[in-house]
Amino acid sequence: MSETASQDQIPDVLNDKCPSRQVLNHVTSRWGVLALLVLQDGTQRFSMLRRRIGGVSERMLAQTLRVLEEDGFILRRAYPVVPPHVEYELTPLGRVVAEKVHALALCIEGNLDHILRAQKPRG
Amino acid sequence: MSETASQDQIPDVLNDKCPSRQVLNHVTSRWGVLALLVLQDGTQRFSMLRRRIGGVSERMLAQTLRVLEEDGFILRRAYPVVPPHVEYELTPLGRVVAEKVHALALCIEGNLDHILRAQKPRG
DNA sequence: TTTCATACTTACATTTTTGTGCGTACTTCT
DNA sequence: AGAAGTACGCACAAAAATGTAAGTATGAAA
Repeated sequence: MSETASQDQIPDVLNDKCPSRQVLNHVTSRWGVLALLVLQDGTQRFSMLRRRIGGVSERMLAQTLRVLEEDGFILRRAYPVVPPHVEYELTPLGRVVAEKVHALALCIEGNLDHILRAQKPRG
Repeated sequence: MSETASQDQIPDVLNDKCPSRQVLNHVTSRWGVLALLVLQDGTQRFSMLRRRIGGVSERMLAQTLRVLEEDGFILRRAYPVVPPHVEYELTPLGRVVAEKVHALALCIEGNLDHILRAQKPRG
């Protein structure tokens, strides 16, 4: 039944064949991290997200939100009104990963001066 | 003394001018996350890291380790012996961020089947 | 009436990332 | 003797990420 099998039974991000690797890349992507962070403050519209995430382009934000939605971290609610109205919010699962990401961000922000002080010049 | 100042006093990853943003990108980079994870198991040599991180090229691993070292998360110890011998390990600060990254990875691995099951098809 | 805002998409251009070999200096394994 | 392992740096090329500008349908504000 399962000769030499059991390759992808236990998720392992270190294995580049494991799908968890891609999901990890999605949440740790340049804009993915930030999108999850701002969504912790609750439901928000596209333009609001864009304003709060310094430096994102519309294209990248849209794309990022889409993959995060496909992974089930974000819920997208579109109202069929004439000037578009779309709301984004975290799913329960999205909330737990957002918390982890948040912890990481806080950790870095909190140690920033320590990091900057210890930063080595060039190679 | 400090008229309209106070722009970069409080680290904020949402601000693309804030240096914390770059540091965050370093640790959440494609290979940075994984390097921190495997280094949690203790001091390791370059080739060992390469073997454990599925899919990294020598070039990328070297580059990743360098930036993480510059940020003060990794300590590099090179022995001037004839066949090169270099060891990498986490600094105290590196250990705390590695823990956060680890928590995130575990969270994703643990919910992987839930994620895969809920994944939306195409757009 | 001209402009702005909304939430994107698409085409095109540029930038960044990543990969692929090659070279090194010397030892050990075959 | 020839091959492999070590820890990379370097040059070149291909691939992926990201940015820019323009377009959409319509209501509201100037």
